[in-house]
Amino acid sequence: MRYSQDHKAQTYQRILREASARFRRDGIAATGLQPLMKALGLTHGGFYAHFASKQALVETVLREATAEMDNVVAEAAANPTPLEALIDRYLSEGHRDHPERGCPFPTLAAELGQRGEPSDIVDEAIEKRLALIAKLLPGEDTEARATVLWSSMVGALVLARSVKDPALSTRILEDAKRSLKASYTQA
Amino acid sequence: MRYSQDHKAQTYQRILREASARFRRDGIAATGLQPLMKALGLTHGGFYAHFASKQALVETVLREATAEMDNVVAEAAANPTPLEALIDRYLSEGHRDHPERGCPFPTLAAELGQRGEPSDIVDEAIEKRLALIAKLLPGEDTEARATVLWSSMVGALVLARSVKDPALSTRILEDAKRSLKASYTQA
DNA sequence: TGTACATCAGTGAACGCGCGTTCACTGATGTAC
DNA sequence: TGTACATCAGTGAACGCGCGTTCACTGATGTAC
Repeated sequence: MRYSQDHKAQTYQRILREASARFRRDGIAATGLQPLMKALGLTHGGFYAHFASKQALVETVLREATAEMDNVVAEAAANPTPLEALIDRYLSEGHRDHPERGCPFPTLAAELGQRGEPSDIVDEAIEKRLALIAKLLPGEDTEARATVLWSSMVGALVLARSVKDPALSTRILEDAKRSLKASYTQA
Repeated sequence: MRYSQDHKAQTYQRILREASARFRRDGIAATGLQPLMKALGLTHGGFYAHFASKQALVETVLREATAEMDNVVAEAAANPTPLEALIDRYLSEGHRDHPERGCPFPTLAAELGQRGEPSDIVDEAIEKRLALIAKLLPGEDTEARATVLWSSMVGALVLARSVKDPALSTRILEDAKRSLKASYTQA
């Protein structure tokens, strides 16, 4: 049946949001289009009225999710102590416990590397992220220091999420927070 | 047909080695038992003479691969400058380009976190690894500093592997190496 | 030492299942007159 | 304003495929006598 005016655009956005959450929570390969559409109250065939393929969805999600996270970094920049704000947020228990709303790299980087993603989205997103963080850093050599700061946060989050014991997990986050703040917030 | 004396033990080891390489290179979900057995010149049905299930294989591989890597850390300890040796090796282009022979965490941690691995293997392996690295560190607070050092290396390797541009990838590794050596090798 | 039999690693067809994708279809809405 | 028709988002069965797992089987080796 035909639907009213902006119905299609709304459905498109709903698919995008749900897929974005599921990819980040469960991984790309583990996210089926059938369960995804069912969760939205739709049937799977209708998916192809919105995206050409699962791969097209992946690329759109990646672009959206990385842009979202760039906004988060930009928000931190508005803070009086931007680096503290960024580190606290990235390594928070909230971020650890809600990958579906968080940075796509700790969850998806390994999988994207393994599939040999054909597009350049990942490179562009990483370069942009590094440039944004570099701007927050005082002193010299900001690009290199941004690289180390961010990869440290990614690694700590990956490990904190892979561990079952909540105490160990929190310890990883707290150690990383303390150390990174000490290294990066004083020029 | 029945095979000679230690034939079964050899086949078991061949399956284990091949699976260990494939899990680390392609991920667990992306590794099929059928192609795995075929690569060894065997048929898939025979798999169950050696392992009760794919999950049992996963757990065995995880235990083996983490033990292997603990040996690598122990080797580094024998070096006159153990921390430099460890950092150089972990963040080498060889390690980046050969995940199948490398540390299982950068490749598998995210996927293991997503599946909610029922066993405690990951926790144990991470705790052991942190303890080994802590021993290499001079000064105080070695456990916390080991945590940050190792998670930084894991994150840098994950990002370096997910990036297509070789120059950017190498830059991530080199920046991390330089910074981590400066922070951790002088007490 | 020679023969009969038991063992069991490995074979390969088959199982049900969920995957991504295709496709003929439906039917409420928007448009044309 | 009322009627006839075109549109097209969404339906749901079907496609081929590879997955993990099962199972009746084969046949060279090891063991018993």
